[in-house]
Amino acid sequence: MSRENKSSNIAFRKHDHRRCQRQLLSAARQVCETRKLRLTSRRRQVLEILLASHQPLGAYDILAELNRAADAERIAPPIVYRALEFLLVEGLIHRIESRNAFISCVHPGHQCAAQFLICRDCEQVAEIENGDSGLLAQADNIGFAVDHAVVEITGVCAQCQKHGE
Amino acid sequence: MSRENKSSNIAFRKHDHRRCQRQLLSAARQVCETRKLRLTSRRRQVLEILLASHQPLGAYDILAELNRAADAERIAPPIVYRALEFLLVEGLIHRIESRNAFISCVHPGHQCAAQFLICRDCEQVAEIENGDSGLLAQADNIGFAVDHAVVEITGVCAQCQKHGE
DNA sequence: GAAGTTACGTTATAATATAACATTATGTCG
DNA sequence: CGACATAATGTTATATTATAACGTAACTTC
Ligand SMILES: [Zn+2]
Ligand SMILES: [Zn+2]
Ligand SMILES: [Zn+2]
Ligand SMILES: [Zn+2]
Repeated sequence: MSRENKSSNIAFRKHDHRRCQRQLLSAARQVCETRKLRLTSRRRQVLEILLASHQPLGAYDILAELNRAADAERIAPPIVYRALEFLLVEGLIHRIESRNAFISCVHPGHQCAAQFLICRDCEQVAEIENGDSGLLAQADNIGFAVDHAVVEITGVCAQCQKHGE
Repeated sequence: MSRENKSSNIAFRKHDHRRCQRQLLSAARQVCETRKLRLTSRRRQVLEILLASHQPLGAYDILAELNRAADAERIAPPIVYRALEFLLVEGLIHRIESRNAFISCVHPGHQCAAQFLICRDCEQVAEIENGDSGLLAQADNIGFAVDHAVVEITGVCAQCQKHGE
């Protein structure tokens, strides 16, 4: 618990992202197959756009990306929002409430209570595995039945602190 | 820590809200006086609208309330957003990111790392005093300099669980 | 292959938020 | 006081984010 968590800060570490991408997409396929869900080409396309980086993207950024890819067609917002909704529900992506943005999950299928460290300098976002518990315990203590926890911590990552500012 | 916190769930408990309101407004005045800031009538007006309940309100709800109060004038969004900005910066209110809404702080001037329990049934929001620490400790552990923490837990409050559902 | 269901496409519009600039109020200092 | 600087408010227009409503296409099941 006090040791640095491997999966905790992938976005802040160098890694073979090409491989990372492939693995996450593959995991997503797996999840959908297991759950008898359709990872249609639109959904996959949106997921792939998010998988291209570990940074959060706004729905309209994704939309722009889709329209860049599409040749003539003019894709409209609902298409993006519907794909995002699907991916969210299945836990393949997360929504960053404090940014109105979406980011791919780094361990799809875990049904994780995701928590985020958001660097306001480099804009990178690290997804950390449910660390606390004291929090949910406290909710429980007053008889509150937890549904979903939004935990988003903004600040400056180690790297950006080094680079002056 | 395992005992129910008095200030933790004021929104979920019966209390003399008239008095609560007066006290919070008075505390806000105090804070502004101490900091040599102007709690102008617009700012006070917006704060009072939020103090009327312990529920979160959207900026446009507040705007509507202002326009209801105002007789002829047609108040526009920037006025509300500017007052909200002031109140946020001074910690007199909080923003609920997952709702795009604003709520009055129950202990103004504390510079608190507020955390919220949001009932999706009755829509009440309880502000709980910084309980965890494990969370921020974990951030610290990987050299992340925390600025601001958003913690919003959605679920069903004890009362709403009792009332069936 | 007809019927039911799920996903996609399209149009319009709702809801939330800010940019840019004009005006008014407040404070400061000679 | 009166000129200036500053802070707050007011105004107009527009940007950004998100959804409603309805039609079409694709897949599934029998
Ligand atoms: Zn990667
Ligand atoms: Zn950074
Ligand atoms: Zn009260
Ligand atoms: Zn409730």
